[in-house]
Amino acid sequence: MPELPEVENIKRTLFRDLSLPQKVDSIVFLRKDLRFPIPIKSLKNLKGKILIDINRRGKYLLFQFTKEILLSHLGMSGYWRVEHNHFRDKKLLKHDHVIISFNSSLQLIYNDPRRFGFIDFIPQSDSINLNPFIAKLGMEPLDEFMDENYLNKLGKLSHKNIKTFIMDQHNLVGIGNIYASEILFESGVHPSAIASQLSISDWERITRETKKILHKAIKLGGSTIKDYKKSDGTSGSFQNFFKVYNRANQNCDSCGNKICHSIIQSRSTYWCEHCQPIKHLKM
DNA sequence: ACTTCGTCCTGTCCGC
DNA sequence: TGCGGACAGGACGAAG
Repeated sequence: MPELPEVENIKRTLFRDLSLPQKVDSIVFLRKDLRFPIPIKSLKNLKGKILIDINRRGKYLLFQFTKEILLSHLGMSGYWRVEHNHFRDKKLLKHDHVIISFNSSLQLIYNDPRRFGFIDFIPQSDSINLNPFIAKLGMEPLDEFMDENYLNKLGKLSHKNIKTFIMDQHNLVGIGNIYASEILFESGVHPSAIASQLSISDWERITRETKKILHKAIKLGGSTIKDYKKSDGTSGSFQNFFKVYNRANQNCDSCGNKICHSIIQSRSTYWCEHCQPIKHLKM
């Protein structure tokens, strides 16, 4: 489900509502695997430990304890919520999988209908970059060092189409299927253009629009489609600003032509043929 | 080594 | 109204 703006908003909402630090009273697993087996034995060690911060790396949430880190990827449909466990009969929701209870009586609960999400345990914070999920991640798009030179250098080595390239977490982190289409529309680059054939000016526009769109989406609370909600139950509103995503056959806001749709790399892709001309397409 | 494709899972929506 | 099929925000790993 969530891409960078959604994960960032979940992070901020949890941070706000948990009033850290919080000491773990118990951690309960209602099933033993999500997408991958949950390292339950290791995670049980968090009992008695202090949650001191919540961070984000790409689409990963990092629950920072004094020494350890609980790493969480939300997949397509995962989210964490905070409950006030003042009443013992508080009932769980369908698809709740992990419940972390704190001494304060607050609870942090993971829910994930499709179970494409996963959880990992990092015993020592300073070895986070050795974690297999984190190790090979590309640059944060909002990092000041993420610029057209970084993308151009990587892009020159890739024969992938540009949409697949910017969604590849080894290049850039946090961009998923929705924002990829939106970014390429604003950049005026056709999603099928081959990465190695883009000009430095293409990369410059992609850099600028990526930062702009992600900043705006974060500010608007992300995009709410179907079931995604922020962790406090409120909705994001960036979906109201989609220029192409989910708008097949509707008119382009800029030129009036019909928005195109096709499947690229088995993912739905939207673009405007007029605003994103095929000048770099490999024939 | 690179790229593409199938796969994991449930819920929802659309057409018949 | 019920049912089947398509599709959904992700990313790993096998196969080419």
